[in-house]
Amino acid sequence: MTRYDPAAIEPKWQDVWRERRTFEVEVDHSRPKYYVLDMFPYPSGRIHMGHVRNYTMGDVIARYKRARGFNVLHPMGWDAFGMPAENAAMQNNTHPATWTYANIDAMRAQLKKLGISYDWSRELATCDPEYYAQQQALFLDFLEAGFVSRKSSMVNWDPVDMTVLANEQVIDGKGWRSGAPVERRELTQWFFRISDMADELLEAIEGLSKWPDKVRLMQANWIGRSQGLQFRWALETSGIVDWPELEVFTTRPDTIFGASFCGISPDHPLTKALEGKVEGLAEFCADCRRSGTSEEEIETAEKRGFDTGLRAVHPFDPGWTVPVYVANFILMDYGTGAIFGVPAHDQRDLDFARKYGLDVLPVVCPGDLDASDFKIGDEAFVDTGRLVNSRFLDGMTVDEAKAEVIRRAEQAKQGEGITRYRLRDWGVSRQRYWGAPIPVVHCPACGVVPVPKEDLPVRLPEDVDLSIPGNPLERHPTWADVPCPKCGAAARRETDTMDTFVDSSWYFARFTAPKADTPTDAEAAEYWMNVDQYIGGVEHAILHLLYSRFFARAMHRTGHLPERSGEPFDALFTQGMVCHETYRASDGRWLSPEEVTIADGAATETSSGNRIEIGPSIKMSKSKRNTVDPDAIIGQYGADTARFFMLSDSPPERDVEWTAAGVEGASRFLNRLWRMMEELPDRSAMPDSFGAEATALRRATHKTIAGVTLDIEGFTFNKAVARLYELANAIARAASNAGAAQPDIAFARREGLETIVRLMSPMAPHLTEEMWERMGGADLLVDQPWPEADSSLTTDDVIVLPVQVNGKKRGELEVAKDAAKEDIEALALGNPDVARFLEGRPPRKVIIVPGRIVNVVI
RNA sequence: GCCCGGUUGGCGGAACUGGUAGACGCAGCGGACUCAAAAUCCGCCGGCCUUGCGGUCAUGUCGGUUCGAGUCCGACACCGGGCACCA
Repeated sequence: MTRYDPAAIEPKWQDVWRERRTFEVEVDHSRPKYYVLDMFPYPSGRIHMGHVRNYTMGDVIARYKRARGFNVLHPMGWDAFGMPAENAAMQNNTHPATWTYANIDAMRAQLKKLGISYDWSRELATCDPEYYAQQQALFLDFLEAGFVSRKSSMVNWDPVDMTVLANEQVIDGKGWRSGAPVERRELTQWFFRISDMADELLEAIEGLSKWPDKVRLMQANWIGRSQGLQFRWALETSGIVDWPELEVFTTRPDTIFGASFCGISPDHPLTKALEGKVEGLAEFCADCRRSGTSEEEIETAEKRGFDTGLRAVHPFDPGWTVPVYVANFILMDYGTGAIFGVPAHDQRDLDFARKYGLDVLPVVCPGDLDASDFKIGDEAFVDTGRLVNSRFLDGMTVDEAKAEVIRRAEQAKQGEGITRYRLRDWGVSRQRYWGAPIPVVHCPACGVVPVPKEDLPVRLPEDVDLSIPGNPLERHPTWADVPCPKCGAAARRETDTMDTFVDSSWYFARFTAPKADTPTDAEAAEYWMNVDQYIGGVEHAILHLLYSRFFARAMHRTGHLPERSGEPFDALFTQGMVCHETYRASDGRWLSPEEVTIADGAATETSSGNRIEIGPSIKMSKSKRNTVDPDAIIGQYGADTARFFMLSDSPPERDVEWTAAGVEGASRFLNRLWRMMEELPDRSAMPDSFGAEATALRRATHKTIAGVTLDIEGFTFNKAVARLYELANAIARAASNAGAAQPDIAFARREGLETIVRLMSPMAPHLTEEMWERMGGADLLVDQPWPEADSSLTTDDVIVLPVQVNGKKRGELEVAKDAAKEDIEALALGNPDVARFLEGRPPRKVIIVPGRIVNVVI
């Protein structure tokens, strides 16, 4: 008897695969390609079980497709720029690069222990000048092609630290370090003009048939196309400012006669013009700007307004004017930053009107109600109905009224019906050190001048001081001082770096030729693109995926990618998070699961014996210390157990709770397979005939092949695992029977176990490779083709049909697979379990769904 | 606040297109093996009523459609993800 010893066999096979370069791939036109991409990680320090889950799923697909004969590209790299490196540098007095590369080394070693089938020769890190040089080249091409613009936008400003803050660094409206209330401040920044592509990005969602519906829906809503009317209202300004009209956008032009106020954003140009001239307005606006820039913060803030004293003239009645308010809930980024409020038919407008005592006039009435009976209480009426109180619109439907108002506004040259998008341009400027420098120079004479491509990369300086807040590039004594590339005069480098989303928006393309001296290589991109299967967390459903879709288009138009569908990722799978409960000591310290002992539902700190609080199970994160490091699991059980457990039990798209008990179960199963191998009779020739028991086992085996294959294709790995357990149980039952030594049963048992080994190869590659070798399999298992199910063994001749009486199951029938309906009905009515309820009367109705069910209605 | 998900035994979950609710695993209970323990193997395992056969309730809550609803429709509750500078 031998022992299953993962500590010995896992490194053994990893070495074999590495020496043979099993997973290193090249362009090979003789074979179909398949590109599997796992979202690359941010090198935060250590791998956690969430990564293990993501990368195990990717590996199952990669190894499966390889067995199916594809030339599989499965690369891995590092999303290595970002804020945490700067924070760590500040805290530990190291350099962001030192910290980042140390983390990459640690995490690479962990990933290698897992035996994922990556082509490590293609590894890349986005902070490597080799990578960001090509990104800067892309930026210059985008700039030339008109995909880049420069404009002003709002940032979070910490007035004490005098620095821009990320939304994450704003806690309850205050700067995370200084504690000072954050303000919105306007800054001129670089943008990618993604909104120009809004329409095609929206239209193309339709074609993403292998993406989850929820992601497609979220993207469509994010882009947010709406039809509306943009039109001009004349202003009565009483001479305060010279501002003759206000441009307003609405998606509900039909409600025009229900308007009771106009609202403008605190950041609207008119507001700025009025600030010094209307008593109290400057204070009100300053108050509104004392808030972060996030939409969540703005939308959940208390709705407040300020009456400017101006009045806007109703476009269809010169004698009708409404007050103009500055309101804190109106976003300057959407529409024109100005609206007209219709309290009866918009909840936010209604709340606002009640607060400031404005009219509430219903102009759309539910179809089944008389207009005079229709009153608005606390809830706005947002459904469709019939127009009332609306002069020439009375009696129209909402759609008719919308069309009519747009028609009249256009005829009077007061406005036009237009399409608007919620999607805003992508601001890529960051006032930070650890990112790719934006390769332009600001010249006092020539303006913005691109850095010539031959001067790339624009490298980050290494001698920087990160101990004080603010952008170290701006402070650096010499780095920014350069001659203008055009005129040679003294000029200054752009000190903004790029959003890290830029880095991750094209890495999939770079992987196809990671060492090319241009961003991509035409032949490699032509062969490898698109990504056939992309796998990662659902938290990236909108931003990262949308930006990548934009990049794929922009890269095609600048000659860096073949056209294909215009989309980078043909199929997408979004997996759920790995969660763990949290532990907190009475002094507020977070404790890691390793420091805690749980007994009878109570937790104590192992070192002190003190009672501690068990918190809710949430996504594993470094800050709450509820992570489980795979090294401990791998050390105790082996990588295959960790992998197999991550695939068991939970549907991949759902969040999972990490439990040690589950790992035990997975480990037990792998050990059990090993023992089954030890007890297996010697290999023998296929017998001439099979008895009933051997045939039943062979049927189970071939049904498992068919089922597991479908489960892998459909990303239902948990079901595949359950099927493998069932087949193992069937083999064990056959083995324990008296006739187990009979040649037909012995053959079926061996066939069954060999099948398990082959089907499990993508999930537990080391154990199965070792078993394959010991069972006398040819060559390496990793090079074997995927097993095929024998279709004569996957269908049954006799099936069990449940019989219901009035929809409740009362019995079962055994019938031939293709039995006629009349025969089934006769059998059903004759069944004693049914006759019991019939009591001799004929049934009212018998419903027979072939192959599924019989329902007798009495 | 807005957009998107989820909710099934003690636990993770299964149930193909509306057709046997609880596959498979974990935990638990009982037994075998053992001096003993571990490991392993066998059996039981949603609630209630019933000695049993069986009956009945049950898929977050309330209502609806249907011969039949975990699955479809309408309301609601709770939990989670995203909201453009976390990645």
